[in-house]
Amino acid sequence: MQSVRDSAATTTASSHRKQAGRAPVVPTFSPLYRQIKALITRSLRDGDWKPGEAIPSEQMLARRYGVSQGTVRKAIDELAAEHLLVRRQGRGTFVASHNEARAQFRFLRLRPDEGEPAQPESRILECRRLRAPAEIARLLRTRPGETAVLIRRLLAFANTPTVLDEIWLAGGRFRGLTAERLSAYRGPMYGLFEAEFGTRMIRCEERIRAVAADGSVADALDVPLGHPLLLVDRLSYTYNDVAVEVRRGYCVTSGFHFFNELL
Amino acid sequence: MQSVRDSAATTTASSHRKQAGRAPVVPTFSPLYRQIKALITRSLRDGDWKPGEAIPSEQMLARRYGVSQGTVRKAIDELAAEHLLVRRQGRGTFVASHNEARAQFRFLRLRPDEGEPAQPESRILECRRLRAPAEIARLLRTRPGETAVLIRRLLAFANTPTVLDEIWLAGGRFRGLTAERLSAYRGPMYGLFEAEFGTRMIRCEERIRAVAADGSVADALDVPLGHPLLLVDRLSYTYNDVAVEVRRGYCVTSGFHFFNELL
DNA sequence: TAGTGGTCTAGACCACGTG
DNA sequence: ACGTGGTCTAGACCACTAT
Repeated sequence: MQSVRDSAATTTASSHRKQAGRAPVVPTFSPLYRQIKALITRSLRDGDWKPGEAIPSEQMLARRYGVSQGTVRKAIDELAAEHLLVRRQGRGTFVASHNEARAQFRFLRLRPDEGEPAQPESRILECRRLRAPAEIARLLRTRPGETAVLIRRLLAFANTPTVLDEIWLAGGRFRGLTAERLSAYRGPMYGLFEAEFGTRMIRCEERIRAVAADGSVADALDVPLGHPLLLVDRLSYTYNDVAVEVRRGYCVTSGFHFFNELL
Repeated sequence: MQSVRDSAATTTASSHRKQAGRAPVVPTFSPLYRQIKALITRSLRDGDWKPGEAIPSEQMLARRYGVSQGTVRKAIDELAAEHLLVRRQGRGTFVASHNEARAQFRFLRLRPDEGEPAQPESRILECRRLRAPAEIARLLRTRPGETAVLIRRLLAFANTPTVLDEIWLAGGRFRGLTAERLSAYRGPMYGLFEAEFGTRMIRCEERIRAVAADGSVADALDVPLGHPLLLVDRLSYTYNDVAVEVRRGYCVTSGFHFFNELL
């Protein structure tokens, strides 16, 4: 067992003890608990512990890393705040998963105006591999022409078509993804991605606009030409701020709205 | 000086020590640091410390409340996470304010597609007191017919009219608010509210839809009739989850977008 | 009863900002 | 040099869950 303090890593990601030399322009100081946090994050990214599973207890991690329980605790606190881990008193700390009730609506903000948030039915229209257009490649930070997965799907609430999505995924991470597997999966798409492709969506940026429905979109969503739609452009990231999904959604907001909370 | 532990409040908001009696259906257990948090929140609500000012140091608060510094620290941690307080290492802990660079864009999510987020110019079209319509009264949880303040204003980025807002405020909190004071104020409207009316906006819920511009809106925003607009319905709360503002905004999203981050 | 996370304390020392 | 928040430790005990 090798502690953080004694490890070679201490040289680069220095301990919290006094650091020699002049004050750097950009402070490189990294407290111990953040180094522990980075180690845990790496284990999560590498799949050492799978979504839904418990990670080792705080005491065990403290011994493993050679720090106090309080320090491990602070690292886990931050990871829990970022929804990478979920604490359950008396049971343990678990790797967060999109296949759980609590996570269902974190990335699905469209809700019916009346009644409870509901899970829409998904119909896969298309799923194929092809060369990423320049714009997609730029956002995914891959070389232009790199292969990507394109998914087109329709979401419906109670048989009302509501969202038309066009989704681009980084090709390397999703080999073997097909329309059949997407259609067969019970649960949210991000749940499939994390369970079967080892890629977990951590956070998204969304840019929202209002647009008029053009021919093909109006057709798919069963609204008149020119009908106002919400255009939601999403960029999703996994561990280490790596962009892996570009998504464009057209949403009907008659009877539905996009819910957002500013905290 | 009276400590939390000895105070009468301990009877109701019990300490963390063993609580007698059977396990209640809804656990009423409230840890010490949350009681401290509630005390600090009350001081904030009551204006004991004003926005922008420093609150007493952790050591002083610990002595005042008769607990350890670590417990005060944990209370402040949560308040800082909720943006009620701002910590500044080496200087102290400060009451958050909307009149600060860091807070400028937390409640203003509309951004230019290109370039940095910018502060729009505001033109007040109207500001008057009148009886709240039933729907507004319901949302503000006041009696129907209670007086409210109605503000209508236009936001423009670089002389491009972009947002038309209709804002309803709980009447009792904003006596003496006029179009003149709104126009004269340098800085965001929420900054005026907190500085001159003692009401600080803490969090908002927003419901977003796409709609077609009708006559009057199209006119004010200088867009064609039927132009797609973002309709943003906002409900804002101050301390203790009290709703104090209902706002409806129509946003032009040509050259602009609504930015949202899912964390 | 045992094990986990949750709370609280007391003390030492570090990093940062200001005199 | 001083005061502030920030980090780290060690230990005690509480609340919750499973067995």
